Amino acid sequence: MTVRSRTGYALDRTVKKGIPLARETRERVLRTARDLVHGASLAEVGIEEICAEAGVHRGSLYHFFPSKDALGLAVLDANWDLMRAMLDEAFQAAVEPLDRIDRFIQGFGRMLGLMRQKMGTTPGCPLGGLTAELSAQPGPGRDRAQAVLEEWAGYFSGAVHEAQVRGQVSRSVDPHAAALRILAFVQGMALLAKVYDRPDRVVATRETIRALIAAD
Amino acid sequence: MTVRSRTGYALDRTVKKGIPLARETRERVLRTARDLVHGASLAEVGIEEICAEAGVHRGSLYHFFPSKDALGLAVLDANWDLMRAMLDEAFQAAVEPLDRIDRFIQGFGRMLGLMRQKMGTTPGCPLGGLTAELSAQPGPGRDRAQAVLEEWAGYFSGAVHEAQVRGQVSRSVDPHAAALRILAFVQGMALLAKVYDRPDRVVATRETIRALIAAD
DNA sequence: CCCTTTCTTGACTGTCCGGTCAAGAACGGG
DNA sequence: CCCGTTCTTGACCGGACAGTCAAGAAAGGG
Repeated sequence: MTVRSRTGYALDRTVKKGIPLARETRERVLRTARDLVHGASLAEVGIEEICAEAGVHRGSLYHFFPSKDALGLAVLDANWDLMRAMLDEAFQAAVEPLDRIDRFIQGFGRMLGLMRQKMGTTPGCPLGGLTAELSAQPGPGRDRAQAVLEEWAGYFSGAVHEAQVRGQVSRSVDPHAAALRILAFVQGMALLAKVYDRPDRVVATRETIRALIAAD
Repeated sequence: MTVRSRTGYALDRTVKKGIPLARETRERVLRTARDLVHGASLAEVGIEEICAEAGVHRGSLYHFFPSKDALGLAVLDANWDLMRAMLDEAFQAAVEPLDRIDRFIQGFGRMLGLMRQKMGTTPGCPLGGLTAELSAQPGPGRDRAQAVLEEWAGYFSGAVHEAQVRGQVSRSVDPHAAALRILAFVQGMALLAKVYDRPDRVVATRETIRALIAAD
């Protein structure tokens, strides 16, 4: 893969570290930060560490992100983009509503397995750990964390509601409450997967999800 | 409450901060560290902060704990002691097996509510966050975290098994698997409670727990 | 009362942290 | 080709960090 640039020093860096073309710096920083934070936590990852790994100078990072907190929020959003992509792939209209949830959970488990191979250890949920960290005090971090979880739950509650319309789930079930049960279960399973270093622990069976929906 | 000591300087401290009697220092440090870590994370809490809050000097802390990592392990054990006390209170032989689980979850939710009052914000599960943090890499931290979760799950699986003996739960259910489902669900609910700052979110209904057990 | 063990004190080290800045290079519209 | 904007560079700051240490005080057994 060849990279073009008229920037002398940029080209030099390119040869050594790869692709710090002007407008890509922000994305490089964000992606690097996302990966490092996923493997540890925001508090454990230093600005300098991110810069070194991304092949970028401190000043450049602070040109795009006013503070570490702001970077943390951006990482949360980036992780949510990732998760939403997985959700969109699983939640296709052609698939039966409840099967969409199963498909997502399968995909989520596969992702953790891949991360384990890549990083040598099983990370937790990219959103779970970060939302917890950002929610330690009230403020924009917690607000954003709530919004993200709410959006995530929306995927589940939508599927449950659609299943009700199709007569596959009792009308007495509150779709949003059911969605929160599923979300909680997925988060908890991700935690166990991390602690036990066994990604297959995440893969909840169809039966468990069905039971969780019906349990009102 | 009066404190006695022949130590001049210790008495002075006592007046200002309370009770640094010789043999109690270790416990004071541990309790303070536990509280601070529960409100944030191990990485976010500094040694100096712990010392200041506990009214103890750095050297004293390092006399009892060889490193911050060792202190982290001690905090995990202290938190497990706390959780075990709650479990023991709920899991009394006189109570129906499945009701023990409900009792524990009620108690757990009450505790989060109290912590919210005390700290101004809802903390996560004292064990969940710490086990996740200590499990980021293989090593003694993760080993201990696994052992703790396994012991915790043992309470649940024991109750499920006893319920099977009494004919209240199908024999086809694997008690240990059911226990892990409950544990995951509790952890996930604690996470949601923290992010939403709503401790009542933890209180899973009897129905949910029953469904989780049967979902095999 | 003495003497060994246990604990406390407070100053110290070197490192790494998040964040700043001024100067200059690259970029891109006109 | 010029010029204002955008981005990069690398040195710099004050403070906080984990961890160390020697000297001395308290504790406790004999």
